[in-house]
This record gives sequence, C-alpha cells and structure tokens, in this order.
Amino acid sequence: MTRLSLLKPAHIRKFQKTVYDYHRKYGRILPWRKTADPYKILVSEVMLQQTQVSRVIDRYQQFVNTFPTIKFVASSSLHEILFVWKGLGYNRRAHSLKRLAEIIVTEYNSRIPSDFELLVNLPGIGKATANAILAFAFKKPVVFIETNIRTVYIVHFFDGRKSVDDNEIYPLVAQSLDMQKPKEWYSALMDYGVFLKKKFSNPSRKSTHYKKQSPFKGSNRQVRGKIIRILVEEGRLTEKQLLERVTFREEMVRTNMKKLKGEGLIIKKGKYIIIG
DNA sequence: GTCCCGCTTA
DNA sequence: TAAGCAGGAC
Repeated sequence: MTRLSLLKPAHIRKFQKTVYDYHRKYGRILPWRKTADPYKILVSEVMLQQTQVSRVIDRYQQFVNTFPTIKFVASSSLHEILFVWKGLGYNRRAHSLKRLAEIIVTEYNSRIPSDFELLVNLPGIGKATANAILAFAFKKPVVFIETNIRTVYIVHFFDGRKSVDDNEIYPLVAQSLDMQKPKEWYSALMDYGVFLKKKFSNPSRKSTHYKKQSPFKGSNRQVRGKIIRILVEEGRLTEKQLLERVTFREEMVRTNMKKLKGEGLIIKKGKYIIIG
C-alpha cells in the first residue's frame, strides 16, 4: 500500500507541467480532436476500444463521412455499417453502435446524453468510454482511467512497485486533474502515456488490471471474423456456400455461426445467411 | 474470470 | 514471432 494518496500542490503543478510540456511539443493531431460534435467523438471512442490510434484514423474519417449524423447510423443496415467497419475488428462494436444509435434517436431526440448513467447503460459503452465522452465531448472534469492514463501514473507515482491497483491511481487522477481544461488535460495525458509506453516497454504490466490476451490463430475470434468478412463482401450466401468459403473445421464454423446468430450479427433469410 | 478482432511494430 | 491496443459484455 502506498501513502501517496495526498499530493502537495507544488507536486501537482510540476506533474501537470511535465504532461503539458510534452503535449505542446509532441501532441498528436487527431481528426476527432478537431470536432465538437458529440456523435463523432462517441464514434471515435468506440473505435478506439482496444484498437490503436493509427488504425482508427482512416476508418473514423470514412465512417463520419458515410454516416454524418447519428440518424444515418440508426437508419442504415448492419451490413452497411460493417462494410465501413471492415478490418477494425471486434465486430460486436459495430452492432452495439447501431443499437445505441437507434436508442438515442428514439429516446433522446437524436442527442448524445451528457450524463454518465445514461451513457454507461448504452450498448458498447462502459465506464471508460462514458467518461471519455463526458471529458472530450462535453468538457466535464470527470475522473477515469484507461491504458495510457494508467501508464502515466504508474511511471510517475509508483516507481519500484511491482503491482498497482486502479483504486490507488484514481485519487491521484482526481487530484491532478485540470478542472478548467479537462479535454486538453486528458488529451495531453494520453499522448504522454503513449510516449512513456515506448520508453519503458509497457509499464501497465505492473497493473493488477493487466492481462495477456489469448492467441488469435485458430481461435473462435478468427473464425467469427472470417464469417463476417465474407458475408460483408458477398452480401448473402447459403449455409453450404459459407461452409465452403470459411476454411476451418466444419464443426467449428457451425458453432460460431450459431453464436453469431444468437448475438444478432447474422440472420437466416430464406435459404440465405446474411448480415443481421 | 473468459471471450471478443485484426493490424502494426519490434 | 509476439506484444499490445483511448475496453465491454457476460
């Protein structure tokens, strides 16, 4: 247990200066930082879940060009949405985004809520994403942690520690938060975190939150990904055609088709299987 | 706790 | 070849 729970004001100012100095010199220019549209910021946050910034930039541009407002997402088919999503991975996010859009259009008059409880109850929006939307879209001084933020605090305040829990980090995030400019502060913090990660070879491994992911090759994730990709490209296929195209063990393909059907990502229409 | 995706970088 | 990614749902 650390006893760093209360920081001195001078210490806080010095830390903030370090972060802001880095940001002034090396801060990233990102398309979703140029807009004030909460919808577009929400799209970026969902895309950025477990996905590198460099891979999101083009998809984000393409997505907001294709679907300029949340009404376009709500009224488009999942197939149209997945067509733009293709290659980003975690296809459930695209499904969540469509369901979320339908809820916001029908229940919230097409406006993104600026309330944590309302946001976090939307499909595909958890604690981190809800708070990121509040900070970046509504400039609210919320306290939250994601992987880059975690890295910064572990490096600066837990040097020498082998294991750090998020509950030890939250008070420090709260105390060092720039209440006047939460959007700029969190942008700077994340940019700085990316830098520290390269410099110290992923300090987040010291987090109790850290977890290594299971191998991708031969996994259900790979099979699911392939099923979705082929259906997005071909539009519709019979079960027989799909089994021919997805070159994995037939039993494994059938199992994953059932799961995808259960989740609403694919459906059976007549003799064809199509994107939900 | 496990599962969900696919790409870049080292 | 492996690591890791502006996490979420169950």
